[in-house]
Amino acid sequence: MRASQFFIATLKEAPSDAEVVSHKLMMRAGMIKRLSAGVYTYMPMGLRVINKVAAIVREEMNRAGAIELSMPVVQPADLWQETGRFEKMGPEMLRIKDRHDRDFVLQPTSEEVVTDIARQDFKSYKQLPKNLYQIQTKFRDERRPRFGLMRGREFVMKDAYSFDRDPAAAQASYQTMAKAYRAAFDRFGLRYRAVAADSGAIGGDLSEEFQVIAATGEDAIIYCPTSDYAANIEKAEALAPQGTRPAASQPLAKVPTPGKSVCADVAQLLQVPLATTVKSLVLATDEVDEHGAIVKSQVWLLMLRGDHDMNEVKVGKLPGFEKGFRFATEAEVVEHFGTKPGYLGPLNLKQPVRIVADREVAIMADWICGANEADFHITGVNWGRDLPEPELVADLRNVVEGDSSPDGKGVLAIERGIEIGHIFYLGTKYSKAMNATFLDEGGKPQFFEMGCYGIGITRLPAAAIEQNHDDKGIIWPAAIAPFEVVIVPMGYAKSADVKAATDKLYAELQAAGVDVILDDRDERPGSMFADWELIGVPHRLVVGERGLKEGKIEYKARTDAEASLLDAGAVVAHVQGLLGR
RNA sequence: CGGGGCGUAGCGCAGCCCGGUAGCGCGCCUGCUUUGGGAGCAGGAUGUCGCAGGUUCGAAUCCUGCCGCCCCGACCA
Repeated sequence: MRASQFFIATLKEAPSDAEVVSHKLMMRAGMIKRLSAGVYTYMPMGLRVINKVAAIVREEMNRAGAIELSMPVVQPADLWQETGRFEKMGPEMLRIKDRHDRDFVLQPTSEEVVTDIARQDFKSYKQLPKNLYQIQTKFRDERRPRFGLMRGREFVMKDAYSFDRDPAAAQASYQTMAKAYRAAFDRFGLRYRAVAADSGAIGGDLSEEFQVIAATGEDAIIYCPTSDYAANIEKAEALAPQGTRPAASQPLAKVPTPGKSVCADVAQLLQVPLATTVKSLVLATDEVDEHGAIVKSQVWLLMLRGDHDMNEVKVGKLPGFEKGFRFATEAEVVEHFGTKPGYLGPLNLKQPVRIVADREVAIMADWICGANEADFHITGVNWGRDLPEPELVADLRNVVEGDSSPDGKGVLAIERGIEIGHIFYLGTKYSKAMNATFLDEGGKPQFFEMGCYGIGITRLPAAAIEQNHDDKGIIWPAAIAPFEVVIVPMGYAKSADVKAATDKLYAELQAAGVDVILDDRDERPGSMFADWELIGVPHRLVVGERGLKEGKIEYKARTDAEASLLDAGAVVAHVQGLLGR
């Protein structure tokens, strides 16, 4: 490719609406162009990257035995009504009507359509297992699209769906995908981690996320440096604390804590460790009738140590919380506690609430909590003596750095990640809803055991940039760079020697199968260098009269501080070596 | 959806309070000079000032409504 015939649209300044580094750099490098909130044109330079990501994913999916197809972006509503998701998906699913006023949706995912295919075409157990995938445009009308390709409304996803005859076979299909994902992610050239994830209603451990490590990631990843344990913070279990509750040693005392409503302030004021305080979170669960109207509400008090945070996923699994929960309203808080939030505690309640204690809190003695009176806390609180034992003791909190690893092989560390892939075992959720069956050996219909597997194709380049950039621009891993090598001639139009050497090198690299771009724009050197560093091409060759006199061509990796000189005749072999060919 | 902010040239911004010829930098075009780290000089092109209505002799500027976009919180590839 010659730069003069390509589309290079770099900017010195990033548009002001770009906030994160990947968004800014993709805009500046001319890789994407915003059309509407969360909707982007993939410009030629950006599309090359996306296509390389897709090609790697496609190869690894094919290698793993998955079969590519392409399902419609516009899908009829009736299929979505079969699974109830036409209602359940809510406003995140974009709905449209055709000229006959019939409902359609823009696919946010494709379980319904693929299950419809399976029930029509996979009639016998002999046809199983099957894994169907597509690399397709998705649309999700996010509440808040942001960060460019990181959270777009329109994006490209590889979505695969496996169909098996029984759970054991489905788990084998899942493991095949787990392996294929590792193979693909290894090829991207990014630092990533496969972490255990919350698997929702299905249960079990068959859900993993593939997280690209980046300080700006939206997810917290828990891992154990001395073992292979890794999990999303939503999922990571806080082990039951060792030891038993010490005996009470302090009397109950009400202490003034004016203006100190958060645990950290109270601990500081009273000169005690934060871990001796207990925070009270007031939640509510609602019983609703068939019209969705609230019939009855239950108020709960969740108690966590002052230095711990509530884990909403764990709380959502508590008995009584499965159907959803919310923070209590201020009116509910006042009704039950007699005061507004800030100084709440389990003592001197106005109305009974149901108390759930975190496992850490349950073994504490002589702790501090709010007095249910503004500007006062109570110290020396003890279970059993001052209040009844909690109704329920459970793991309610996020793990923190230094906690023991659930596998018992060390202590946990935390880093941040960007979720690029997610695989999980679905069971018969969709096959049952859509009555999708095949005939087993006995001629009896059985529901398909399903799994689904996603990779955010257009999110991946953004994650790659978040992880790999410097003050000059993007640093692509070679596998997904828009071009592997750029040739930058000095005075291409002026010097016959430079032009001849450059054209020869360009032809040789092309013949060697290298994805090379020749910058024949004849710009000034500084702006060419700046452009390619911004765009992030991993290898740069500079051809100039200066070097040619010595028979040399200059090489610089994007990550090198200084350029080095190569013998002109050895350049192609050198580049092939760098690219591992 | 709740809270905050912004819409003026392709991009970054000033002008708005206090109404009176629409500006600056980058980019773009032409010419000359330059040519190993975002060149210099000279000349030039580009605007429904987000949209609609109102006030006024006169609106980018004041008023009303609408639209779009971004940021912060609950979700997800």
